[in-house]
Amino acid sequence: MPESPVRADAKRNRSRILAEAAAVFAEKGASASTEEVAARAGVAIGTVFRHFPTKRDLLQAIVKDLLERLTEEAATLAADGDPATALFDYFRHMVAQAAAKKTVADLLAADTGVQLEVSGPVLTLSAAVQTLLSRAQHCGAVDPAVRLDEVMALLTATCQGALRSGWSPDLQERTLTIVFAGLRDRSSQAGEDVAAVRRRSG
Amino acid sequence: MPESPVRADAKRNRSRILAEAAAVFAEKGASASTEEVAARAGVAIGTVFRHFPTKRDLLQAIVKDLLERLTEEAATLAADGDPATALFDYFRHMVAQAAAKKTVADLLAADTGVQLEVSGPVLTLSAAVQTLLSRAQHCGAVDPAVRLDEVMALLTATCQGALRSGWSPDLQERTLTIVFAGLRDRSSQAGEDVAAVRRRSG
Amino acid sequence: MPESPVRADAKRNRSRILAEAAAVFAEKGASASTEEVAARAGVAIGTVFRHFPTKRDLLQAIVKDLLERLTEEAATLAADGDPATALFDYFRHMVAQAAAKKTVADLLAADTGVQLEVSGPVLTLSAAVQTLLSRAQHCGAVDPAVRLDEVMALLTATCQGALRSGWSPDLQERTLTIVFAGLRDRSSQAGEDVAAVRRRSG
Amino acid sequence: MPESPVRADAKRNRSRILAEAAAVFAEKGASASTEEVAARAGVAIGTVFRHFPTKRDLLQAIVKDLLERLTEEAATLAADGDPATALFDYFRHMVAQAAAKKTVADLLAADTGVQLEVSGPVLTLSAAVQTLLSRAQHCGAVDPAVRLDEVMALLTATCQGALRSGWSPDLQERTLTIVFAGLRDRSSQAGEDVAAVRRRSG
DNA sequence: GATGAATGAGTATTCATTCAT
DNA sequence: AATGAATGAATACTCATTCAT
Repeated sequence: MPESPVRADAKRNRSRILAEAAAVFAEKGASASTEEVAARAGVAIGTVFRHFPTKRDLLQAIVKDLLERLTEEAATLAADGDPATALFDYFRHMVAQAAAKKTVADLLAADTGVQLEVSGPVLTLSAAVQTLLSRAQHCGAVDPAVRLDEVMALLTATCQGALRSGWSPDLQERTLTIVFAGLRDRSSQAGEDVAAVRRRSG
Repeated sequence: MPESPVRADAKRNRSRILAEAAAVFAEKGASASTEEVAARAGVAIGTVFRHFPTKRDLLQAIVKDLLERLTEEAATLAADGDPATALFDYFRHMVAQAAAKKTVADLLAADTGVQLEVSGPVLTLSAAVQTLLSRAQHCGAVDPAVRLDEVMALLTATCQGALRSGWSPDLQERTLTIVFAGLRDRSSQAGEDVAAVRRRSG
Repeated sequence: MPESPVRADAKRNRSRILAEAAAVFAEKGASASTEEVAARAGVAIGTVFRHFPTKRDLLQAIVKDLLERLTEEAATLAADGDPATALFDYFRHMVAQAAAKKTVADLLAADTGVQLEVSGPVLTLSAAVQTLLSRAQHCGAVDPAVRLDEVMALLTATCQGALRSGWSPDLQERTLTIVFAGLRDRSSQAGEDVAAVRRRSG
Repeated sequence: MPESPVRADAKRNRSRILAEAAAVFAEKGASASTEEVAARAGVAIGTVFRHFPTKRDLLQAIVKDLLERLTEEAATLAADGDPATALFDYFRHMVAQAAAKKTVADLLAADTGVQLEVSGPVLTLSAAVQTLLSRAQHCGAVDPAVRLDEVMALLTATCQGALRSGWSPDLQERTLTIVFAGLRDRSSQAGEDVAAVRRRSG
């Protein structure tokens, strides 16, 4: 006897629920009802709660999923892409995705009302971005003084901005162009500024 | 005939409610209960609804208030500040404020679930920022190709980022430094990039 | 000094409130809000409650007023009208009025949710109708066996029917024609029926 | 496969709720609270709303139920009864029922404040009464000029009168006797009156 | 494991009534 | 006497969660 056949069903249900939940919460925000998720996944409400004992668990699973996907994309770019542009491509790609799909990128910043525990997956994502950053700096495409947390901060801020305020593709590009310019030449004109900052923030 | 004394009481209540509501919604999100607002303002629930017949009205009033305050600050800086740094100061000030007070800056991007009507106040704010921008460009402190909507986009994105992800003062500064650099010298090193953008977005 | 001038104001307010209340309750039913009555009467809510300490009091006053008016109309008809038709005219008039004005005739049957005390005025009205009835019976226009309570029952039932179901003028007439025929010749064809009734209801 | 057993439970609850709701609304009017219905049906408030998502739905279901029962009774009489008296029996039966049970006959005239959609069931009831009427006219027990809408008008008016004003059995009979006489001999003594009516209402 | 009915605390909103001005 | 702001109980409806089938 192979693995119990029931389990196959359950697994299918689980991912169906996850997928529909992502869609529902993306459309209506985290306050959408679990009942609607169940309906759209074609299962009864009890089934949702069997798989995710709490709404919080469901949200957390979605976010974890999303982060994993984003991490994979970063890894792929790190493997195949031109080091000089991969970081910028990644930025652009994510922002476009956020704006277009109104995905759960939302949840990344956890204004859920619920506190989600996703530090693990976030760390992995950061590591992937770190790779992109380092290589870009090696090429001279990004100022060597730039640190990972600034990049992550700008990344999430622009994604959310694009998502929430519905930036047009044109606006996305113009905004990112400014950010990219900043990442490149922080050292030159912005030099004295950096010095000032160091003094202030000790 | 002076204004009716009854109104004095009512006015005091109204602002008390507004203030506490801003605090409550900032802490717990827009889905916090109106009852809690009432409790914290020390009035009965009916009083809240007498002043703001709908929760939506309350949220809208808060946002309108906030935007007005922000607009005033921009105007003040435009009047008194050094044109070369006023825009940057404003940015820095707002981001710091958002991060510190965890205010309702949140609501600016309206992930309220409710649709708020605030186009008027938003326009006024934009106008105020436009002034700061133009003057900075006259001084050569900001690239003349930069447009208002990019600035507003970066402003809200960084405010929200700071708010939601709780950027430390240090991180705030480092992130803004990148943005400021981008605003300044988009034309120089970033030259070819800009050209590319123009091609893409027509 | 004549009567205090304040009192004149108060009296005017009282009748204004009474009139608007009748209109409001007629339109929206007895569950309309007292606040609306106040607004339409152009006074503050407190003033309404000063004159009628309870909503029930207000409703009661309206009904009393209405009954008095109806009584007057009956009395007038008794004085001026043709005894043979006055009762029928009264019926017709009241039904038409109820259907047209969607007045507070409603309240006559007290489905107010509140219990109104109006036995006094109702007795007076009954006395007035009794006069019409007796005279019609003297003329031979109404069967002598008909009693007052049957007439009142039919009167209120038809008024309410017309009011609630919105009888057209045509339907009003056809329905009343049947009732009038019944009032006239209960004795003839309906004879054996009456006998049966007497046996049953002892 | 028999029907799911879960459904049995649910069905029992549904009718329990319906029955208690009818009782509650009959006693206290349509503005009685849904909570009380739930309490009296021995279920939690959520259960009531699961079965009837809106108070309006609940009221509508009650009325539909009632109309169906009334229609059945008319059909039974049409099948078994003496054509000459069946219509009168039906009248008498309904009025007695309304007065005794203080049922929701009330709702028939929809002074609910809410607008109920019951045109379907009402049409079916009318059809059933039409049968009784036609047969009575064939027998000569009812004047051939009488139309269905007059009969329905008198039927509902008397039911409501009996219900609201609490007619005693004796008063019910005496009132109905008048109505029945009117239905029978509109043509004879009432002749000139009918002519007048025809002239007026075209 | 899946189903979906039941639960009941929670939420926005209304309205008669009171009371400070 | 009038005003209108404040009160707070009441009400329809929602939704996460439990549990019998």
